[in-house]
Amino acid sequence: MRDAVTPEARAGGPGSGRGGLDAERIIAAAVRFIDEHGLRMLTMQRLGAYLGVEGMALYRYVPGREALLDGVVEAVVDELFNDPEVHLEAHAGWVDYLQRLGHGLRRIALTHPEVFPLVATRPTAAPWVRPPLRSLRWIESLLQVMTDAGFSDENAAAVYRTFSSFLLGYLLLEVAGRGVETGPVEEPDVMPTEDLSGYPLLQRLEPHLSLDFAAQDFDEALEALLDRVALLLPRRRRPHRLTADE
Amino acid sequence: MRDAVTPEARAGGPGSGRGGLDAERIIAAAVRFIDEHGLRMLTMQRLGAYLGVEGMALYRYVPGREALLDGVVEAVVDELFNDPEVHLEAHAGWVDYLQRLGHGLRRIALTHPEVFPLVATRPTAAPWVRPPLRSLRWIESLLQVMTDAGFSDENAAAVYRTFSSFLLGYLLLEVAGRGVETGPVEEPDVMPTEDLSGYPLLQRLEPHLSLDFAAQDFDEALEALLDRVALLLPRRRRPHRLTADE
DNA sequence: ACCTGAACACCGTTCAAGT
DNA sequence: ACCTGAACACCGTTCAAGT
Repeated sequence: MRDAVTPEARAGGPGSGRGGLDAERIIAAAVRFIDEHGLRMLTMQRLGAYLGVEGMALYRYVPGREALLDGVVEAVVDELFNDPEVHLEAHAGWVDYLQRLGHGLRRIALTHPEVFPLVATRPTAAPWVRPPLRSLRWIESLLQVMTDAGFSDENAAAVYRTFSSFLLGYLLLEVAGRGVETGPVEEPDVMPTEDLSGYPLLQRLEPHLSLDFAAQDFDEALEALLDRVALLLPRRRRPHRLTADE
Repeated sequence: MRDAVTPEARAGGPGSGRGGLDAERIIAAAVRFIDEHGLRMLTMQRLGAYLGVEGMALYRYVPGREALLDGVVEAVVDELFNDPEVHLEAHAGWVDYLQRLGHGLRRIALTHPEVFPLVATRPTAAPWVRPPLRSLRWIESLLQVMTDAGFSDENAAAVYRTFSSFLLGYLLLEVAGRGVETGPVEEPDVMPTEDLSGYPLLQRLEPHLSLDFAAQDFDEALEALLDRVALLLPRRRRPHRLTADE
C-alpha cells in the first residue's frame, strides 16, 4: 500500500522527516526507538517527543500502545521479505530453504535484539501461528516448500512446529545473552559477579558457558534438526545439498 | 529459613492467613494472583487488596515491583526441588536425569502458564545463566551429572546450552498456545478466525498445526536431543536407559 | 486537518502520620 | 511495629479547544 511519501524535507530530528505523521512512520520510529533505548523506555509521550510531537498526537494514527507494539512486531518480521539472502522462490531444495529462513530470522533477532522478545512473546493472531515465524505468508511458503519436497501434510506441519520452537528458544537465548532485558525491567544493576563458592563446577566451567559459541551452536543445532527432518522423507529423496544450480 | 508461622487464623480472603505479611507470603500470593488473573493484572495495589492490605504496605517487605517479579520467578523455579518426580540424587544415568529434569520444567510451565513467560524472559543473574533452568543449584547439578557421566567440560557446558534452548523454545510455545498472553497485553480480542483465503496450505494443514501434539512432540524432540548428546560421549559408555535399579 | 492542553483513571513509590 | 493517607511523578487515553 505504497502511498506517496509526503514532503519529508526538514531533516533534523530522529523522527527523520517531521513533515507528516502516519502509522507506518510512527511504527518505524518505534522500532528505531526500541533499538536505541530499549523496550522499557518506549512510552507514548517519549515516542511522540522522538517524532517532534506530543504523545497524544499519535492516537490519530495508531489505536493505542498495544496496537503500536503489534505493528512493531509485524514491521520487524516483514524485514524478511527484503532480505536478499532469503528468497522465497529461489531456493535449492528444502534444506537450503530452511537454512536461509533460519539465518534470516537470526539476522532479524541480532539486528533488533531489543525487539525480538516482543516477536517471541506477543500473542499471535491464531493459536497455530508460532513465533518467531509469525507471518502467514511465510508459514504458507514453508508448508508449500515442504509438501512440494515430498513431505506429508502431517510432517510438513510437524516441521513447522519443530522449526519454530528451535528458532524461538535459540534466538531468545542468544539475544538475552547480549545484554538485553527481555522483560520490562530496570537497569540490570549488574550483580557483582555472583558468589560461586559452593558451586565448583560452575566455577570451573564458567568460561565454557559464556555465549559466543552462539553462531557455531546455531549452525550445528540447525544442521542436526535438518538431519532429523530428512528422516521423515518417505523415499530415497535426499536433499541436494547447497548445489547452487536450482 | 522456616520461621514460626504467626497466627494465620482469621481465614477468609485469598491471602490465606491475614495475620502477618512477610516477603515469602507476598511472593506466594503474587504467584497465585498471576495464576488466577494473569501477569498483566498484577499491580501493587491489586496484590495488596488480594492480601487484605493497601498496596503501599508491601513496600515494607519487598523492595519494589521488579524485585517482586524476581521473587516470583525464583519461587516457581524452586518448585523443582519439591517435585517428587525429580530427584537430584536418585537418577539412573544422565539420560534419566535429563528426562526427569525436562519433564519437571514442563510441569512447572503447565502449572503456571501465566508465570512461565516471566521465567523465560526475565534477565538472569549472570549472562551464562540461561532460562528456564535458572537456578545455580540445578545448573551445578546438571554439570555434575554430565561430567560424572564422562562428558568433557566443553561438552557438559554445550549440553546445558542446548538443553536450555530446547526447553525454552518448546515450553514457551506450548504455554503460549494455551491461551496465555505472554506479554503485557490486553484481552486477546479473539481475531474472528483470520481470513485464510490466499493461503491454501494453511487452510488444508490447519488441523495439523493446532497444538495438542504437544506432549508427544516434547518427548520425541527430547529423545532426539538426548540421542544427539549421546554421540558426544567418548567411548562405548551408552547410558543404561531407565532401568529403575540404582 | 492536525496538533495540544487539560483532564481522568491508574500506575509505582515515598514518607509523614496514625494506631 | 505495622499499616495508611496524602502526595509525587509518571503512565495511557479521551476530547474539547486551538491553529
